[in-house]
Amino acid sequence: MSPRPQIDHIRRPQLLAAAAEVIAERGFAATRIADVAERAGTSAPGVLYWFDSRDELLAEALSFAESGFRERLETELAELHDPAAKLATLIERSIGGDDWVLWLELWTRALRDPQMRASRQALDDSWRGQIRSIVAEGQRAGVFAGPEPERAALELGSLLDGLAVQVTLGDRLVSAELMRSVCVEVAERLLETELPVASEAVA
Amino acid sequence: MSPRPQIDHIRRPQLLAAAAEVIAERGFAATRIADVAERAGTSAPGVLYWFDSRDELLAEALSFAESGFRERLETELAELHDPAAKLATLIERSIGGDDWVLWLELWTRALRDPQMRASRQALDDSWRGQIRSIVAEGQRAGVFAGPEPERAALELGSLLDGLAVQVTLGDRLVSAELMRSVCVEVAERLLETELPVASEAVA
Amino acid sequence: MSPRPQIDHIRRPQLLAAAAEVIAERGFAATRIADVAERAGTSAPGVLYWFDSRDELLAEALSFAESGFRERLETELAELHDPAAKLATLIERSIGGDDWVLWLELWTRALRDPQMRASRQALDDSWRGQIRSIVAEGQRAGVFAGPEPERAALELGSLLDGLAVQVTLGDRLVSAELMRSVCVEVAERLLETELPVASEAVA
Amino acid sequence: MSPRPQIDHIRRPQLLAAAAEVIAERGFAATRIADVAERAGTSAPGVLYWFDSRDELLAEALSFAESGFRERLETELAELHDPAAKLATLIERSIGGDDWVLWLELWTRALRDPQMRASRQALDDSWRGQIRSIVAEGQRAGVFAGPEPERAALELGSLLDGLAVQVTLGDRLVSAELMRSVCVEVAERLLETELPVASEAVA
DNA sequence: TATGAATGAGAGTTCATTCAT
DNA sequence: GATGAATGAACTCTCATTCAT
Repeated sequence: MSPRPQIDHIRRPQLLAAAAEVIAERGFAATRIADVAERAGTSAPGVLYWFDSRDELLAEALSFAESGFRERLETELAELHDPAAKLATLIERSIGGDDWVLWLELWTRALRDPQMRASRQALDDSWRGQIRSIVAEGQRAGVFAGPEPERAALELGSLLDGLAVQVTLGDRLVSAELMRSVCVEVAERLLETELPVASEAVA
Repeated sequence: MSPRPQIDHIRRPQLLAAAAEVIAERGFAATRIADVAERAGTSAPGVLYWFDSRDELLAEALSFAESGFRERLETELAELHDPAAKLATLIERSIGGDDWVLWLELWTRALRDPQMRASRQALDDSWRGQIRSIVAEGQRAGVFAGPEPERAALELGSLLDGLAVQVTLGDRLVSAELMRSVCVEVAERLLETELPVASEAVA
Repeated sequence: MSPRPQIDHIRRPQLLAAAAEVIAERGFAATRIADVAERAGTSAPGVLYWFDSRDELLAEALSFAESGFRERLETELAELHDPAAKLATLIERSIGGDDWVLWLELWTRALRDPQMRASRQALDDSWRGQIRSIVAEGQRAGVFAGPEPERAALELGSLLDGLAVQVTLGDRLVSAELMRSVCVEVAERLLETELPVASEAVA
Repeated sequence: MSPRPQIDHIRRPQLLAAAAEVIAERGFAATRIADVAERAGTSAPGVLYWFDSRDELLAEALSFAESGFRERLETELAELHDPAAKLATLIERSIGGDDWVLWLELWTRALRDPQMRASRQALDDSWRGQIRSIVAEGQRAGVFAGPEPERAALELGSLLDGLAVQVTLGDRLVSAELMRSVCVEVAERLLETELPVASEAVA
């Protein structure tokens, strides 16, 4: 399809990053190829040289940005060895940020676009997988109790999603602070543990 | 502003309902005035006679549909007198359906449109308010325990949001069944109570 | 054609006056029936009840307003008995004002609309006729000399037109003062007479 | 502002010329982008690629056409060395033609559009400037007498304007012939000179 | 690889006009 | 006599996409 077989060429990621920025600013629907081109320092046809269509570009940009977020989180968690610290970090990283804006856009697209639906499934699997791994690791280590990891991941992940949406949308009553304290408390209750204050993990 | 001062005229709600249907099907961004007009059996200018612009129409349609959902739920809850039954019904009504599709569209719009942001805040206030009232009523009646109602409403509401999104998006691993059982279990644990099976309340 | 045979009904002149006002403000091309209706305190169909179409309304409005101007000038001149005073007054009344705005609009319409072309011809005939009468009267009375009245009217009328356009358009170098002095001087030279200062004739 | 910085590109003047033609035929208000596009052998978006909006296109077209007229006249006058011949030519060139149609359209636009108002001022300055130069040159050469050049230019220019409007509008009583003879006579009287018959200067 | 130029499809919106009341 | 409602026709403008270079 694409006229460029060298899929790893360095230009595509640059354009995807530019596209993700613009989507975060203007929203998926309002993002024009020309906006992305300008951000990337080229022209609209210069973008379509690398992507067959606007939809392909924007869809890939959303997946690209979210994968990036998941990978950076994975890397950060891999450097920690205490399950409780990992969980606290994961909660911390789930609060606010452009990533949630893109995540909302992706959800809305996934309602009707099968390809985005698949992307979302994969990314959400990885999201719950990260939580599940931490829970399982903590339970194996004996520092966490609670239900089986899969179930705990579903509860915690959904709670994080629900709260993050409200924080991202600037809900008058749901501050980042409040979100953090609710998540920490629910996790502690659910896993019968105590989480460290995540302050040192904050960038 | 709008050339139609008679806000109670019957035509506006009809058009709003038509618009909400089309938005649920095609999505906000892809909904054209002509689609709404066709659905309502009129022409595009026939719609713009009642609304100043596409944006006004669609924004009001989202609020209209969500308000309708909240009101119908309120009515249904008002007919029940057992707090536990009310909570079970509220959970049941939060599972799937077109309303969540519209809710997602509204979130995405609220990211950038201040008017939609205000709508969302109001609707979310009402959403958490409904949960809070039930919790408070149960606690006064001595059938619920747990944290203060505001906090309980935040936890339960956010969990419902997070799970509903996944059900609405057709997540492979989160069925309506699973969502119901998770919510019931979390509510029971949180409020130290037992909820009835809501089967008889299901439409 | 028109459904209203009673052409003298009082409503038509009211609407014509309203239309002339709006045309002077917004210009012919930008004048909508709804504007005229609003100005006249009725609705667009309420206007079309009296006029078959927008074009008929606006065309008649231009003629109506200009005829009114000519008639008021005629009346005012009839009250004077000195040809020199009459000429000074005519010059004074030709400086600036909304009437010239409408006159410009009428010219532009007359370029392509045969009906407006005829209106303009009639109005311009009356315009030159007024000047010609004054000149003839003065020559008969022996206070004016110069060429035959028709020729003098053409020269003076054209000069007035040309200068009035510039005053109406706000030319940086052609003030009302300058226009007056040029016209008075040219008339005096042409008719070998002296004109009174027209200050007492100014409203 | 305009997406086309290369102001010297050949396409803009082509489109402006096409627009001027159409305006002269149909009038400013009735000139649609599609008309101009058709005349220029392209599509409406093909026109809007070079101009940001219909208004920009048409406004520039009017200025463009008038500047062209002024420049061609300037060139023609520069080739003559006798002030009397220059003046006769200027009068001859002021009689009738599409340029006056555009001039009328420009006046009407200038009533409300500040940008057009500025254009008109500049063009009228240049118009009076041309007359003034000729008068001054003739006076320096001792072949013209009369008032100071600025004043003479105002009188002659305004008379030319006023008469040209009537010729352009096809006044029953003001033929091109008559206009020519009146202008020549007034000029001769004003400047105490004799103008050559301009027949050899006519194209 | 990339761009300037161009276009076709389609969107929202305006407005004179009609019609039932 | 007049209006609320509605509509059809038309127009400007946007934008993804194509193509020659």
